[in-house]
Amino acid sequence: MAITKKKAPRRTAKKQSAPARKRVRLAPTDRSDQILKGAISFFAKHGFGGQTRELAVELGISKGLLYRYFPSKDDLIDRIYDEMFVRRWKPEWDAILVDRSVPLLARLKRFYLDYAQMLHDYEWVRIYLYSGLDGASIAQRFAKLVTERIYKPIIGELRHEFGLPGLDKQPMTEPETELMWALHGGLFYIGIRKWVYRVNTPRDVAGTVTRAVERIYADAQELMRADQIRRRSPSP
Amino acid sequence: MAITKKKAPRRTAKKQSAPARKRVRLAPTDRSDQILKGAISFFAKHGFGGQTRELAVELGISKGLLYRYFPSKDDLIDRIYDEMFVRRWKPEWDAILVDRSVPLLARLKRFYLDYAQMLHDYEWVRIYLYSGLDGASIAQRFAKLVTERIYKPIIGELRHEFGLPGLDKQPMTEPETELMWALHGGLFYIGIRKWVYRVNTPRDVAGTVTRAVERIYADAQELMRADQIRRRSPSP
DNA sequence: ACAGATAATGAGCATATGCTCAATAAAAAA
DNA sequence: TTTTTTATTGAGCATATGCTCATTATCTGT
Repeated sequence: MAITKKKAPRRTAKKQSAPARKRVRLAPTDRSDQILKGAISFFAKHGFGGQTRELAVELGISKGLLYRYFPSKDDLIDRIYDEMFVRRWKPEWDAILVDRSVPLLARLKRFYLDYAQMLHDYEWVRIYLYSGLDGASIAQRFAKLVTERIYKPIIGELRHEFGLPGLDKQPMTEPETELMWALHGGLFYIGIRKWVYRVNTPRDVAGTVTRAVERIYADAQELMRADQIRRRSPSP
Repeated sequence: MAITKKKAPRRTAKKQSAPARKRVRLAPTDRSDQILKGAISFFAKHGFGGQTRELAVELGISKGLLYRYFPSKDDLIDRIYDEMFVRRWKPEWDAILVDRSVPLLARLKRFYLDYAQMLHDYEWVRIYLYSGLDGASIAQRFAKLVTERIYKPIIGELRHEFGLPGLDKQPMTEPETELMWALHGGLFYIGIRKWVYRVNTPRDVAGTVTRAVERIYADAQELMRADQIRRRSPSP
């Protein structure tokens, strides 16, 4: 929040440098990785308004070194986005969801139990929120990615399960989309409770996720049954 | 994010003051209200890291005037919290939920259709998030308030509806609490989609809210039926 | 051991930012 | 109209903050 804190007057000293910490030399790749990890943890806590000076202190390095590996704060932040939203997407997810050798409900549980791991991740939850609030385009893109790569296949599979025409015949309806968003919102909120508002979260997260998935499965069934009936008897 | 922007060099001019805007004198109450409202809108957009200078410009007043009514930025922010989280709680909500002259499902719909109005409020959604991320204690208190004043009465009424012992006999169970959180999370996520990630939101919010309420009503029924059966046949 | 290459440091620059206060002008009182 | 009161202004202060660069120290190859 950058509130001015009344502090000791500006140091008028000449050159009373600190006890000169021992230098540690790392390979550029290692140092770069270390900075990136530290930055993720730091900005997750303080938001992107956190100061690079403090970050350097936390990392135990000089501010100059920070700028050797990341030309600017914005560059560093972009790398963080990439790390959080692009690299953390597991390619196998796409396959799990449409693997019809496994019953759909089991697939959904398997997928969401894995996907929901992100909710336990302080950094992921908070950075996702901060980036969205900052209007970072990548956060919006991630939200859209979820629609394309998760909602769409799942609704497709649910329709197949419950005997409705595929998405190629009939685009996703609003109630279908909203069913998925409600699930994701309910799940993401677990992370928000845990890492933002710090109110009590379920002891049994896996159970909660499982129940949530079972609910939308049942809700989808009901939604689609109704749709199936409507489809059989053309409207007046 | 306070990134350094390369700008024109520091003005070395003497006193080339601007065209001297016409002064408008307001009653202290009016001015204070005006500043508060403007600040809410401003900080909702930029986060609490936004500068008071810019806020003053947006309000069309001098920065000095800001500090006449709010001694510090932190004071201003505290007033915003009060305005958003304390004053916006409608006392009638408590009554609606337990008014047994109305069928429970109808009560729930009525309440949530009103409560969910906050989701359409750019300021409320974003400030609630920013304050939580900042670790403001009031945000945590609000989350707890929701548990006490919404979840508890609703679970109490649902138990009554489905023939289970009241909360005085048996505290809220985790699945019950989670059911409520899932509902609120799902609803709040509508606001997050709209005001944070800017992805498409339902055309028919009222319908979405109604459906979400119907779902938890049905889910609660199922949850509590199962509980009722377990209760009748004591465990081994 | 020595030299060359380069990772690391931190004083310092330029601007950003919360906040103060003496001066000013609009309204109210006389 | 004149005087008094007080809402309003904006230059300016002190510190905060992103970033640079000359200097220094560590590692590697010979």
